[in-house]
Amino acid sequence: MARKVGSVGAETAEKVRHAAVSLFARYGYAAVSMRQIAREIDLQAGAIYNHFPTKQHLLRGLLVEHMERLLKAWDEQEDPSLAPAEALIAFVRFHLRYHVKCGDDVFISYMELRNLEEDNFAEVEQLRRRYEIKLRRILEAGSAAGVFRVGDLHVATMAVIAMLTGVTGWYRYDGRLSLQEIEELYIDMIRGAVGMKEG
Amino acid sequence: MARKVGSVGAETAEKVRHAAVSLFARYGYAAVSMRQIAREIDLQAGAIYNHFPTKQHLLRGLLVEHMERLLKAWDEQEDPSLAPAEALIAFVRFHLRYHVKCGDDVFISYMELRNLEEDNFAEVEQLRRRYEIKLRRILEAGSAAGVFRVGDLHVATMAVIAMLTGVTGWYRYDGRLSLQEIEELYIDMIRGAVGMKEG
Amino acid sequence: MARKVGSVGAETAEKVRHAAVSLFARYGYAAVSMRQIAREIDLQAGAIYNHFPTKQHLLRGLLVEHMERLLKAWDEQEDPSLAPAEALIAFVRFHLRYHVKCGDDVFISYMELRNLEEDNFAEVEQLRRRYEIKLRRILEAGSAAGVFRVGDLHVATMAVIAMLTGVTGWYRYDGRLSLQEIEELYIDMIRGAVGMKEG
Amino acid sequence: MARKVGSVGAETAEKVRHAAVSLFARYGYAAVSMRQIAREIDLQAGAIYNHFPTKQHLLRGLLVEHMERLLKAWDEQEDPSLAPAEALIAFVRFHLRYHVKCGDDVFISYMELRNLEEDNFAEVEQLRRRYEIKLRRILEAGSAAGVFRVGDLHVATMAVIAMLTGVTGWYRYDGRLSLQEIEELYIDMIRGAVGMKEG
DNA sequence: AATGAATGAGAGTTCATTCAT
DNA sequence: TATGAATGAACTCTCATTCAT
Repeated sequence: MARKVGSVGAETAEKVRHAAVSLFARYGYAAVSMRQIAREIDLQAGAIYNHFPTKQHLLRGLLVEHMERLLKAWDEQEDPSLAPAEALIAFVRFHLRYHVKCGDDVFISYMELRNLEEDNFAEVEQLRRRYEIKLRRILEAGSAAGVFRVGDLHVATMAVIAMLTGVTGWYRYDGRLSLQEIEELYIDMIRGAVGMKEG
Repeated sequence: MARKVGSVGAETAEKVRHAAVSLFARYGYAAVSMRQIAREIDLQAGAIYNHFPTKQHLLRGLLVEHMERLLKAWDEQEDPSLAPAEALIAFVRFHLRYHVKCGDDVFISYMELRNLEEDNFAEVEQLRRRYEIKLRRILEAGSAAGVFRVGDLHVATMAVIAMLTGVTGWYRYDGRLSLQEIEELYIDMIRGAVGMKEG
Repeated sequence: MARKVGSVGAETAEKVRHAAVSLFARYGYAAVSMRQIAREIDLQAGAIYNHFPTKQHLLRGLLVEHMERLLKAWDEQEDPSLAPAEALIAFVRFHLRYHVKCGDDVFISYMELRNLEEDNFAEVEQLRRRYEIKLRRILEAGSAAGVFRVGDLHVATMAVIAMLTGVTGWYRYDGRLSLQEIEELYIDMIRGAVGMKEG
Repeated sequence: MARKVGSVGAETAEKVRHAAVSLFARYGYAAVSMRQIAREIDLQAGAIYNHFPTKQHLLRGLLVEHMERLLKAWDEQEDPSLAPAEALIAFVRFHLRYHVKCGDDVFISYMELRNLEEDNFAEVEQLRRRYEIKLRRILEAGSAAGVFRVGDLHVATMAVIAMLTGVTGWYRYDGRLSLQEIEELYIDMIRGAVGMKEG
C-alpha cells in the first residue's frame, strides 16, 4: 500500500481542532497559545502550521465548521410537514440537545466572535443569521396561522434563542435535572412566551 | 493648597477604568495590553501601576464594581410593596434599561469571567448570584401566590435573565425599535413564559 | 538635578547602533538577530525596541545616517576654489580616508541595500547619488576645462568610485602599505584613468 | 529502459541551483529559505536534500562552480602569445562580458562570501586569488617590459578588478550604452590607469 | 526522487511588570 | 504621580533538517 495520503495529516489536524476548541472554551482564544494547543496533543507548536496557516485560520475554521454542522444537523432532522406548534417544539428540543452536546463549540462560537478578523466575522455572522432564520420562519408561520401571538418576529426570535442558549452556561450532565426535564420546562416557557394556544 | 491631594490620581484611575472597560469589551481582556490602555489616555503603561497593582486587579475591580452598582441600583429602586406581577414587570424594565445603558460593563462582566483568577471569580459569581436571587424571589412569590405558573424556579430565573440579557447583543440606540417598545415586547413574552394570569 | 532626559536612552541607542553596524558588517543583516545585538551590549532583546521600532528601522537609520555624515563631511572640507585637478585629488584622498576609517558603515551601506524595504531603499539611493554627483561635477569641470579627457562622465564617475571603494575590501591598518602610500598610488592611477595632463 | 537514471535528478539539481542563484542574488543567502527555493520550482523543501546535503553545501557549490567556470572560460580564451597591452585589453573585454552575462553568479560570489563557513570560504578565496593572479601576471609582464607604469602591482590589480566589477552594479542590457561602448570606455580608462604608452 | 509531516531551535516582536529619576 | 528604560518571559510564526512512506 502506498502512502495513506491525507490520513496521518487529517488525524493531526482533527486533534489540533479538538484541543483548540477545548482550550479556547476554557481560557479564551487570545489567552491560549499555539504551544499550549500543541502540548495538549504532544506536538511541537511549529507542526500545527503544517495544518493551519495561522491561529486566526484555526479559529475561523472552528466557528465556520461548527455553524455548518449545526445547520446541516437541523436540515437533516427538520420535518417540513409539521405544524408550527410541533415545529417549534422540535426546534427547542433540537437546539437544547445540540447545544448541550457540543457545549464547547457553541460557547466559543459566541465568545470568540470578536476575535475574528473582519471577513471571517462576516462569514460566521451570516451563518448564524441563517440559523436564526430557521426559527424565525417557524414563528412566522405560527403567527400567520394564528396559533402564536408574537409581538415582533425579530425580537421573539432573538429572545427564544438567547433563552435556550443560556442553558449551556449552567447545564451539567449530572445536575439536578435531566435533559428531558429541562426540555419540557423550556417547551412550556417558550409556548407561553410566543402565546401558543393550549392544546 | 499646593495640590488637590487624591484628586488627580482619582481622575487618572477613573480614566484608566473607562478606557479598560471600553477596550476589554471590544477586544477582550487577554487581547488588550496595558500599553494600549495607557495610550488611549495619553499615559505611559508604567503609570497605571500607580493606581492598580496588576492587570488582574484592574479587571476584578471592573467586574466587582459593576455588579455592586447593579445591585445597588436595583436596591434603590425596588419597591417591596409591589405585587409579584408588578414586581416582575419592574424588574424587566430595570434590567433592560440598565443593561442597555451600561452595555460595555455588562458585556465584559459576562465575557471576562473566565479571565478572573479563582478567588476573584468566586467573588463575582457570588454577586451575580445575589442579583439572580432578586428575580428568583419575585418568581417565587408569584408562584406561591398562584399568579405565576413556573415549572422550576431555577430554570425560570436563568431563562428570563438569559432572554433579557441577550438584548445587549443586538440593541442599537437608533435601531428600528425604541427601548420602550422593546420593554413592552419583553414584558409580554415573559408574562407568557412564567404563565402570568392576564389582568 | 532632575532626570537626565534623553541621556541614558541616547547612550543605549548609540550602543545598539554601534553593535549593529559591527555585526551586520561581519555576518549580514539577515543573519544577525536582535538577540545577538542585545547580547553584545548586555541588554535584553526587547529593550532595543525602546529605541528602534523595528529591525528594519534600525538598518535604515544606519544607512541613512552614514550617507548623511559622509555628505556632510565632504561638504565641510570641500574647497570650491580648487581647480579640477586639485579637486579630484582632494576627493580621492577624502574618499579613501573616510572609507578606510568607517569601514563597517561603508561596507553595510553597500551590502545591505537589498535588505531595505522599498521606500528606505529609495531614500538611501538618492543620498548615494548625491555623493556620486560630487565627483561627477569635478570630472565635468575638468572635462570642460580641457584638463581631463573623459570618454563618458557617468561611466568615469562609477569607475572611479568603484576603484576607490574597493580598497575597503583589502586595506589593513597594519598592512604592507600605509594609507598615505595607497593614496598616492590611487591618485596616480586615477589621474591616468581620467586622462589628466601631467603637471 | 525504465528510467533515465541520473537524468531527472540532475535536472532537478540544476533547477535548484538556478533558483537559488536568482533568489540569493535578490534577497541574500540568509534571507532565503529552502522552502522559498523549493516553491520557485514546484518542489517540497525536503526534496532539495536529495540533491544537496545542506543549505551551506548548496551555497558553496554555487560559488566554487562559478569561480571554476570563470577560470576555465579565461583559460580557454587566453592567448599566451599576446603582448601585455593586447593581453590587458583582452582581459578587460573578457571580464566585462563574463560579469555582465553572469550577473547573479558574480553578484552572490561577492556578496555571500561572509556566509561561507571557514573552509568553504578559504576554498573560494583561493579560486578568486587565482583569477586575480591572471590579471596580475599581465600587469607584471607589461611593467617588466616597460609598456605599463604601475606603482604597485597588488594595488593596481585590485583597482582594475574593482573598477571593472563595479559595472555589474549599474549595467542594464537596454541601457544608454551598449556593452561594446562600455568596453571601449573601460579600455581607455584602464590604459590610463596603468600608464600604458599610447600606440 | 518526491511528499507531507514532524522536530527543535530560533526569529522578530510584545507582554506585564519594575524601578530610578 | 508620571516617565522612560529595563527585564525576562512569552508570543506567533518560520527555519533547516529529518524521515516514513
